[in-house]
Amino acid sequence: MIQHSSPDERRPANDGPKAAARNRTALVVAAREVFSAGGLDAPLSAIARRAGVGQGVLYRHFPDRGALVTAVLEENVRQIEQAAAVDGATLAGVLGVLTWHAVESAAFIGLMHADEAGGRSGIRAHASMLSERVERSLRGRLPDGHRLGAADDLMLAVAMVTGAVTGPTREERERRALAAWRLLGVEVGPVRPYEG
Amino acid sequence: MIQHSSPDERRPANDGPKAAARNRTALVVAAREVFSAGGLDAPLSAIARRAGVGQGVLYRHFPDRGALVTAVLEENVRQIEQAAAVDGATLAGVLGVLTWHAVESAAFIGLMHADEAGGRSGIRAHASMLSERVERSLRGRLPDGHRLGAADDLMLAVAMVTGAVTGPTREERERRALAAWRLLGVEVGPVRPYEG
Amino acid sequence: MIQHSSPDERRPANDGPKAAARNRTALVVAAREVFSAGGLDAPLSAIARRAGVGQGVLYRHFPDRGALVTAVLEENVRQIEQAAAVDGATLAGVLGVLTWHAVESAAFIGLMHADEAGGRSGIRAHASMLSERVERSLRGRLPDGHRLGAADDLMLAVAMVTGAVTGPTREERERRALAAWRLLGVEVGPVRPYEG
Amino acid sequence: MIQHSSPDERRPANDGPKAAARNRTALVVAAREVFSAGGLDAPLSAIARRAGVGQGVLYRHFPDRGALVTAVLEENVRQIEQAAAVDGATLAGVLGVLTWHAVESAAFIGLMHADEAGGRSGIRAHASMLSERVERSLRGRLPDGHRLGAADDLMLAVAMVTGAVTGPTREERERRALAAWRLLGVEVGPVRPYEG
DNA sequence: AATGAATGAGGATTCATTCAT
DNA sequence: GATGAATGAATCCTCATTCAT
Repeated sequence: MIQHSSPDERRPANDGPKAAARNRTALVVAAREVFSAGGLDAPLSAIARRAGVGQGVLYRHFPDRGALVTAVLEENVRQIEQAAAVDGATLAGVLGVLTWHAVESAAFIGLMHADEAGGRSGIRAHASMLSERVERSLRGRLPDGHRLGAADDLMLAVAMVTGAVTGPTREERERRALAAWRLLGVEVGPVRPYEG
Repeated sequence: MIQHSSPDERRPANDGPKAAARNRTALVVAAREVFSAGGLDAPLSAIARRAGVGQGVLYRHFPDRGALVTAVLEENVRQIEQAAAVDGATLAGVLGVLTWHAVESAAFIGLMHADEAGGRSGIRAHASMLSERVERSLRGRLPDGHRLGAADDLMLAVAMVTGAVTGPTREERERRALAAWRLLGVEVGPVRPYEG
Repeated sequence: MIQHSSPDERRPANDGPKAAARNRTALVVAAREVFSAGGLDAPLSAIARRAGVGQGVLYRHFPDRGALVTAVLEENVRQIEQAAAVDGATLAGVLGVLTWHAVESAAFIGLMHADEAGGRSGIRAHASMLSERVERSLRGRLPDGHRLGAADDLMLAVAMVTGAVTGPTREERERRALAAWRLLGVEVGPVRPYEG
Repeated sequence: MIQHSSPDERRPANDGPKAAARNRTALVVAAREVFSAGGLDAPLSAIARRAGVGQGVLYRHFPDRGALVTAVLEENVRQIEQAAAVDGATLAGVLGVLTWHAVESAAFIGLMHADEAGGRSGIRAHASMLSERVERSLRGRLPDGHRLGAADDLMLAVAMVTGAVTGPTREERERRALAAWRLLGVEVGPVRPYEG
């Protein structure tokens, strides 16, 4: 199972700086998968292993768990921002994208509930910023007189829906998310990622 | 081979069997507080310490984490059942009690989301039963034609509200819970424990 | 699973001194079974439980594990002594009884190997005495010129045979024991307990 | 929630990967000694301490107790195989090497009795394979008509001899082993390790 | 810049032993 | 004289984090 290096064993190629970016990406991808499967408390070593890099590399790129979580979420949040930036984007459309991420990513759901008890403080700080970016994106598409127009209702609704997104399969989670929006009387566009 | 403390070593008071019930209660109280502060994954040793008992006592009373969580929740669920059993109880009234527990107890919120990723399976099993008891209590007071009358809407709404109950202080959490029910257009009675 | 006494719960009858002897016997019986199933390192609590007595009773009767092991062996050794004491007893006959105990009782085998590494010192001391009693019984029936007549050969042969008695079923163990005696060229009588 | 040592705390030297092979060897050596002194149930932490490494290193190299036991025995078994592979090797010669290992190593004796009650199943599985390797080595040198020629007699004899190898000092153990072989009427070569 | 081994603290769990009742 | 709860030390095992190479 474990192989022990004889002293003369060659070490893996050092691909130089080019590898850095590649590794970073691999780590984020791996982290997304591992967080999804094992929750935000999954061992960091599992992420490094799945990314095919050493533990040191993980620490080089992400000094703590929070930084890694943030990086995973960055992509989610960016897609929401981009969906909101499109000409003629509607709240429903943006919520559809948001819902897609909620359904896909345990980490994203955690993001929407980062102030809850037990949250790691390192994560909380990062999460606040990301959460505000989501809020700005949504609010920019909020029509006058929308039922979520009042001060905090918008993000409260998001928290409610993401809070209800539980279930072992993505189908079940999507079903629950849509039912939740329906209960709130809020229209949601197609549940899909934003892809250009 | 295994030798424990030499017999003449000072050992703390042993209050005898009389302490059993007291200890059990202390453990549940401590667990409620610790789970609230640290989440359902908090170290069991912290609970034993806070209860002022040895680790062994905790294991004697609760063979695993799930049993302890269950015990903590049992009281919450029982109050909801009792509130629902009162003559003339209304859904709003029962929801008020439920909301009180959600606001007070991180564990209770966890209960409503026990199927989420990362949940320990031991807990999940217990949680399901408790969750069904809550559902039965609520459904028994659901008037015909209520907007949560459809099959899964009732517990979905509960999940949404409890999912939205975050925040560092109980005031903030209560504020959010009430706002969430309002968003759902569901009337809630006074947020209070059920006390006879 | 665990029942916690309310203060007014009645406690089990105290049968007075008569119970003492009964408890002692129950403990020895339980210990024999537990040691057989789980080895000489089995938890003492398991023995008390199986005997249907509290842990304290176990400690009252047997201050340490060694005392309990000794008590279990006492019966084995006594039977061997009695078998040897019978008029006209032969070495083969006594060895048959000894072999029966080896086949039945893990503890008895341990007895014959009590000086091995890892042995609990408390047990070792008691075991030596018992082991000598076995030796005396056998030697008393050793015919002149027997092939085990030399100083230490007798108990060495016993150690060899009992050392070879392994296997999950008593049939397998008996088979091996007899094969071992055969290899040693020593005649053995019927493998059976001594019962008066 | 889980926070380990603060970063500025002094930590012992980390000799880097170079130490891996050295550590593994040190662990096996330590395990041999500790198992010899304390039996196969000795605490793993004692082994790590004696090897001068952290507990984690032990687990990295050997995921469970069985793996460590196997590693310890591997060397013993290999020597026996090599002794048997030498041109012109005799059964007596190979038995001499086997006897040496029995005298030296409590673990090796355990190997020959791995099916006894209380054996950890993880160990049993490994032990079976190793035991078969020993049998093959011996059987390959078994002359026609040897008194241990019958099906199971060979390993039974080995079990008998190793079962008889008890005693606090290596001299005493060697004395008993030789006496046991003599009782069986089996010739044994010099009791020594196989060293090339 | 990457590797992955090492450290060791932390948390879970089990039992031997004591002792109030 | 019995009960069985309590204690807490010891062991197992896991990971976050550092660091030699």
